[in-house]
Amino acid sequence: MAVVSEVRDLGRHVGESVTVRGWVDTKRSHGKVAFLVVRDGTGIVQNVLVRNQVSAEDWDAFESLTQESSVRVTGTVRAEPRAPGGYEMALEKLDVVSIADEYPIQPKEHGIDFLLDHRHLWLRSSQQRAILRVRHEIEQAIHDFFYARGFVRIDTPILTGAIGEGGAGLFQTDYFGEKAYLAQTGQLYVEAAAAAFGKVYCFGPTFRAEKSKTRRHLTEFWMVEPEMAWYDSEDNMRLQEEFVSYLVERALERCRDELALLERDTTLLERVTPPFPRIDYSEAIRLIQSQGSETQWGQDLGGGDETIIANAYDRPVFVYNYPKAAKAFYMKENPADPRTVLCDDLLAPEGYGEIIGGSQREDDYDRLLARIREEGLPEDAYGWYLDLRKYGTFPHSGFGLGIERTVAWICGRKHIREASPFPRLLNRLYP
RNA sequence: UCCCGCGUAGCUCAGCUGGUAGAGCAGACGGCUGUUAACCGUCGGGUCGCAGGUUCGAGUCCUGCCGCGGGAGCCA
Repeated sequence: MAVVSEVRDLGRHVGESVTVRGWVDTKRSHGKVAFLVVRDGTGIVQNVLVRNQVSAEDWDAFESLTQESSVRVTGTVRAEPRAPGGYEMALEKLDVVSIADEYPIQPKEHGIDFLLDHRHLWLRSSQQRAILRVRHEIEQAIHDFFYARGFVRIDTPILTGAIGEGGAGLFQTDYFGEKAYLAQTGQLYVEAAAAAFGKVYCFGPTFRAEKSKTRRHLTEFWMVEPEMAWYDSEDNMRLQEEFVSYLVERALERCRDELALLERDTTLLERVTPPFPRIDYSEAIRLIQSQGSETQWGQDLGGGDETIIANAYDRPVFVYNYPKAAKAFYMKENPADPRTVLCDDLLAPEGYGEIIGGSQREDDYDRLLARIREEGLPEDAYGWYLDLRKYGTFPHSGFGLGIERTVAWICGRKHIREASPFPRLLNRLYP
């Protein structure tokens, strides 16, 4: 009885007869010799069938195979430089588990609409697998980073009341007759938890009901949001640059093959080391205006503005201390310039835009209440959040990093939809 | 929501100033002993997104609608 092996371990079985289970990637026949390439999720392996060396049943079974049919193949492993991966199997037994219907995705170019309609099958393609493996590695790296620094992970609610970053963009649902909303952020909850544990983070899906149609937006995306007691805005930015550098380093170390398959220029990623350049908002305005931007002091930066700034540097760049009016209500007023708040956006290179938004939080009860009223937010819903400023208020800061934007940047993909296994886009809820 | 572009075979596309539908891939069949998205030959495959209009005649021109893509706004 042949030993069962995964494709990635075949090098340890040279000379042995092994069984691999997987799906038909491609097949090629030459009359008396044929090649069957099987994919098992850990790699692909070429099986060689020579007509007068396999049974008639196995030869017929080979001929019946279609792309993506599921099979068990048994054969002797040998080193073969002509084979993908360096090893191939001399087929001894072909066990067909299921013949696949005509497979819609071919090894050729397809349109994005077609591919997204077939996302459940598109996941099997090599580039899509590479992107999702990078995502997996980055998610693991996030947990490792915070675990090593003593952060406690706090799982924040997805069903919430009328509370979030600000008025618009909430998905509404029914909660036993009461209006409920899908969470836009876990931040307000991790602020509460920071007073319990000091350093905490949440990691999970967030929802924005904005009808955005750009390469940087999804209606459902994942975010990691650390929150640190006693950190000021400076401490916050230092943590962010260490964090992002660590994520990039992990991808470079452990996803070499995936980044190569995606043809990512990794020299651009190797430069991502601390410290990151920092410019304050007013400098940023001067920079973009000198490059022809129409944006005036007081307005938030547009996508084109962000690209101008990012292109001026060879690694991610912080833009800090934006005008109050352009930012969320919970950000702390800058004592040195009350027109602005203590916050930062981290812009990724190569036009990938904002991957982090962070700030020191307003810890003064009266100023926070005034800001909630100015924004016209439902005061009742924020009662518990205001409580945090009544019972031992404390300086604290935090940030949110978008997973899909980060993965798209590290993988060098133009659109973030490929960084999500099943992306939720405007008008696209299936599959 | 606004601006721009696209919609032709299962897929990717071509189709000129309007004249009656094409290719490659995929599929079926046949050939081939080392392929790498193999190759060669044969065959089947169409409500040209939908509705209306102009015209002797519309895939082609016009209007509306639907779908998709790119961008803006908003943000991560």
